[in-house]
Amino acid sequence: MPTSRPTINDVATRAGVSKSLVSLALSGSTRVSDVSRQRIVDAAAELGYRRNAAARSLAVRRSHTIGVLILDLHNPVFAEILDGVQIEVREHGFSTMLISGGTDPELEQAEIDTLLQFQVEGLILIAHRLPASVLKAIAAEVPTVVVTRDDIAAPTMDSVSNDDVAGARMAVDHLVELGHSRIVHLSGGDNPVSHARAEGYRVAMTQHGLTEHIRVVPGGLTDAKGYAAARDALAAAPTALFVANDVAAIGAIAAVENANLRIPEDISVIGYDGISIGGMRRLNLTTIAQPLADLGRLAAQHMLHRINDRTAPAIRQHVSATLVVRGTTGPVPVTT
Amino acid sequence: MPTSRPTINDVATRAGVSKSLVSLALSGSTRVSDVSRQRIVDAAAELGYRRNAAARSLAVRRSHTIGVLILDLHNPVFAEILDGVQIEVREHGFSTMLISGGTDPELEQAEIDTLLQFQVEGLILIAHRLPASVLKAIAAEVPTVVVTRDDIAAPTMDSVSNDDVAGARMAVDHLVELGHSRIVHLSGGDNPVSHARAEGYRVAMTQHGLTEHIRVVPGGLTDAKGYAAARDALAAAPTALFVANDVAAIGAIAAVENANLRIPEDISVIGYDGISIGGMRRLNLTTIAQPLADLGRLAAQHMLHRINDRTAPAIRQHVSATLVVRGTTGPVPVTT
DNA sequence: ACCTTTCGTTGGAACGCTCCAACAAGTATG
DNA sequence: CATACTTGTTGGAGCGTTCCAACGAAAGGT
Repeated sequence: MPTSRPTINDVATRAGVSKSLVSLALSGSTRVSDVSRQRIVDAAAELGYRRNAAARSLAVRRSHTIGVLILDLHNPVFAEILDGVQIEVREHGFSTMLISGGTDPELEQAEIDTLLQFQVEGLILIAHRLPASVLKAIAAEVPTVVVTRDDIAAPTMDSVSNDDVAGARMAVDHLVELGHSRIVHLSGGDNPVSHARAEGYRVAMTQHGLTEHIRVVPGGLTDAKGYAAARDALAAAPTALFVANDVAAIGAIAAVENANLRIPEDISVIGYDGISIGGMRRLNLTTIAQPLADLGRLAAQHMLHRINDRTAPAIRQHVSATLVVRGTTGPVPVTT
Repeated sequence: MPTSRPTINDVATRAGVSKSLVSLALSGSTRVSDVSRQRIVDAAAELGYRRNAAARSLAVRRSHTIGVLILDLHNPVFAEILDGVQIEVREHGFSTMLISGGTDPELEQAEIDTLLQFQVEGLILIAHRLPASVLKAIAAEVPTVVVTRDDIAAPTMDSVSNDDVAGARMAVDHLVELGHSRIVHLSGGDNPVSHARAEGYRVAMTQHGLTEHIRVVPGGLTDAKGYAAARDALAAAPTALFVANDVAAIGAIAAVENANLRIPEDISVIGYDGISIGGMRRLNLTTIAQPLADLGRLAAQHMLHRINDRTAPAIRQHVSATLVVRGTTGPVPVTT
């Protein structure tokens, strides 16, 4: 048994002062004489003393920790958002406790419970699959902010997301500007974000007088789903594909190339999200980029703000995505 | 102020029993009558009671939490390892506290300190940049296991990694089998893992009697570095490129294609790691795949084992990587 | 010279939990 | 019938902190 960790008392006796003074000194109070402070600091260093965060948080009833639930660590989108969260949170002296939901929603709730047992002061949900009722109950207990979704509202819950409808319209606008009209949308399946993007596609197509060309092919948010959906879509001989997200777009590109069509000469492909691998030269994917790290940073800011004022009005912030033109979109082919 | 959380005492009075009995019941002791148990469970549910993990861990002097430091969340390799860690750890009733090191090594140490303040019972380092002395000091304090590196040894520190030398040899063997001899290695820069892979390359080349063809081009572990290194490498007119990791390999492929060379007809490219995006159809990268999730799972297992027996002898486990042949390697071109 | 203020310091209570010793009320053992 | 266990329950101490009220000593004001 490695001699158990030194406590504040050990430091106190070693420095020849009371534990109260040690506590004071270590939390940087000014009302400690320089002599004592020095002796305490020395004693602490010699003993390898380290504050016990559990005891501390019990005493002050604050954990200075915020819990982060991340839907799926594999999807680069979420990792990049998390990055923003961590930077911001750290800057304000908070720590994060991270849990990645994993597969099933049941587990997701259990995970959140664990987080709450640790007395996290707030919860940042980077995407989630919770029923509205559960989410509201959670938000009532602890400051909560949801990233990438804004379909559920609660008085003490903030959200930060991009406007998927507007983003989808930007994608269509870009393609129309390049002369495309036979633009097919590969949807992302049955979730709020994908619905919004499909909706934006429809709106934009209509606005451009392309109602007759509206065509939504059911797909998904993965490479394989994008591949399959693109194969289906090719039957309609489109000149452009607007795919629900970048990962699926990468799959779609493979399908297009397998069909011996060139990108962007024969078919343009545009994705959504702006994940960093899309920028890798091999992929060079044109996309609607969300400011992912910003999303995370803003979420953290709202969180910290709400921690200080739990009755602050709910914020539902939208950040705007930007069109990033790279190599997978180009002018519509001249002949048909 | 939302009425502060109910405590065990609130549950006790509501159920009409003592707090001790509540504690007993909630931790599933058998020495509680069914009547009492039921009343306690009901009372807890009605009050929305949730154990305070800080108080609990203070009392039992165990946190049931293990700290995980992840070097870089953006690199998919690490995310996939983390996945394995989480699954295993969760299965044994532990939670994880995750911190991603970020940019500078100084910060890395501060982060670890935070983790230790939370009384984590162990530390899993998914790659790191700590000096040996610091690492050893940490390992002396708390069970530690390092993943993907095994260059530093300490009595109470385990490591799980793949044998990079052997893996690199597999890569070269594969290329030689396809008839290649002008095989250039794009190195991963100045870190232990990359050194080992370069070493494996040299050994294998020598064994195959290709000493004269040994050629190592300095590169790095990112897309851009891989791109640049490949461009440099092309001057030597190689027929195959063995790149230090998958991400750099993807960059290298772009450089090769930009030079109007076809893959794999003109040049074969093989990476290392086995990140899942390498399997995406568009990339279809041949690689030496590490069993990433296994790496994480094993690390967690060693960790849990060491927590129960802190004097267990240090384990330095090597897992074997496997060759995954996809579309970026092929037979050497017939003419020169 | 006295009273008040400031400064540096201290003991003890509290935070919410677990665990131990102890106990009353039965039940079995000799 | 006394003794010994068993079962279900309880109060209290203790985990390592912080924070508050209080204190002696030194300094300042009149």
